[in-house]
Amino acid sequence: MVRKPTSKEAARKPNMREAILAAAEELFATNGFNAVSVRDIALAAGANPGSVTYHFKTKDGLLLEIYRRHCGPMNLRRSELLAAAKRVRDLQDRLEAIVRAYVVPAFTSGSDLAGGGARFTRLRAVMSAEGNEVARKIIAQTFDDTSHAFIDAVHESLPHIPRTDIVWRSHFLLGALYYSLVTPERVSRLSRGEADGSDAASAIEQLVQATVAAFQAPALDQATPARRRPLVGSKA
Amino acid sequence: MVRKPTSKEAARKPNMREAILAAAEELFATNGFNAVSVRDIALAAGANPGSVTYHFKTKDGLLLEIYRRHCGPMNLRRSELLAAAKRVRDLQDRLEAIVRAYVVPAFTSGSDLAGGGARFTRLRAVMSAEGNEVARKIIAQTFDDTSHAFIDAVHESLPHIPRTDIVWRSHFLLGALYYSLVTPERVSRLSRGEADGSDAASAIEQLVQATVAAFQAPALDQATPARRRPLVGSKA
DNA sequence: TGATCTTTTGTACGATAGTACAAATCACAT
DNA sequence: ATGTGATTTGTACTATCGTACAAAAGATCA
Repeated sequence: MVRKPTSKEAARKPNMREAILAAAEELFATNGFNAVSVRDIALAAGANPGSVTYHFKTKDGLLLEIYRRHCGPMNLRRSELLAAAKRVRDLQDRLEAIVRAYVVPAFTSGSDLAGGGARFTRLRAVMSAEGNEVARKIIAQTFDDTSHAFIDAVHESLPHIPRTDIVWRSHFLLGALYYSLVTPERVSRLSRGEADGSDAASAIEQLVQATVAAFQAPALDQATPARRRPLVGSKA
Repeated sequence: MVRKPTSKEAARKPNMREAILAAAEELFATNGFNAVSVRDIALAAGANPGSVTYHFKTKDGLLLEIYRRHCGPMNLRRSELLAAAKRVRDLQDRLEAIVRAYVVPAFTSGSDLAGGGARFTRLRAVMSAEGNEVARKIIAQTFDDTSHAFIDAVHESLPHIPRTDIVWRSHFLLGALYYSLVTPERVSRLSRGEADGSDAASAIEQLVQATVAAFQAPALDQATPARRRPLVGSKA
């Protein structure tokens, strides 16, 4: 006989709890929090609605557990990659490695399942757009450390750029990242089939390339003030 | 007595219909479509729930009317600005003007109300994240023309960059734009108060500057292949 | 003023939401 | 085999959802 964990901890069956988590993750990430009912989740997981209440108490509790599940591994991965990136000698290479350390885990890592990282990141994007309260709290207290570490690392690679500009550009990076996961089909459509928006490898390469260039742009304050133009320019 | 428009066309009272539209726009843009009830909207507009049904028939109809109201003016504005931008001689200036023609109307224009453009753009961001069906249809058939015109204009300014790359980078631009409107407070927080994420002028300047640089990045195919590294790089 | 059309109000209905809880079922140690 | 605790099921409760509709109120013009 094999020893199982104490008895609590994890179920012995095809793991209903995990199935519910996976179904909820998928549905929330695709349709948003409020559009998905507990019954929808139970149906998709092959479970009974009451089972969701049993394992997670409330719908918010279910969302909370999804975050708990993913945040740790993803931030750990980012820390490792960031530490490795900081050791890169060449400055241009280092900046690229830093950006990659931020982007790659969002697309690939997570926990175990294939595409788990991308799915969770998409979930975060949707929750952020919906202004979900539960998500907002966790994100601010879980991801801000990572974001600051990332911003600091970029700033060290580009000391002549004001921190403010780097914050803005990091923000743009996250927005672009989110949007790529939320509407990949738009890329396919606009490129008339020449690009596949849901191909993670392409998205990563394109995003890294574009972001490195954006970071390297001249600082705003000193940006060729002779070139400055009025907000609109036409008419009047 | 004053002559009023024929009798149909517009109401004579403090305009309940407009109040409902404005309230719905605000609430949808902040909380998402499904989180907001018709009763919430009516309450915020100082109207009766039945009045919403009377003017817009259904909740979807209300959303549809919000889009109808804004799409025309915003795309018209973009066309005007884009046409003006294409006439700019200097190549660097032209690219910047093109990007500005895309960004500025999203932040400022719209119809009449102050912040109307930003609010509507935020609404689009949230609807896109929620995968809203009504919104998806309208967006694809209303904004794709504008997007193609924009992509073509950028491509003309940067003929050596493959169209695919430009599509990706335009996509990143829209994502960054959306995210800046959805979570402006994150910029303030991460910059420790040094920047104001909800200041439209700053957001525009930062976004234009970063995006122009991203567009000008070397094409992906020919991007210093000696530099290419494995997806992850550390460990192993 | 009274007739007619538009708009607003009040209320109600069926559907579905989240959650609670008792009963049934299951897995395992003894 | 049986008892025990963990899980699953089935069902029910209340709240709120979107929408419909009749009645009231307001406006317009003969």
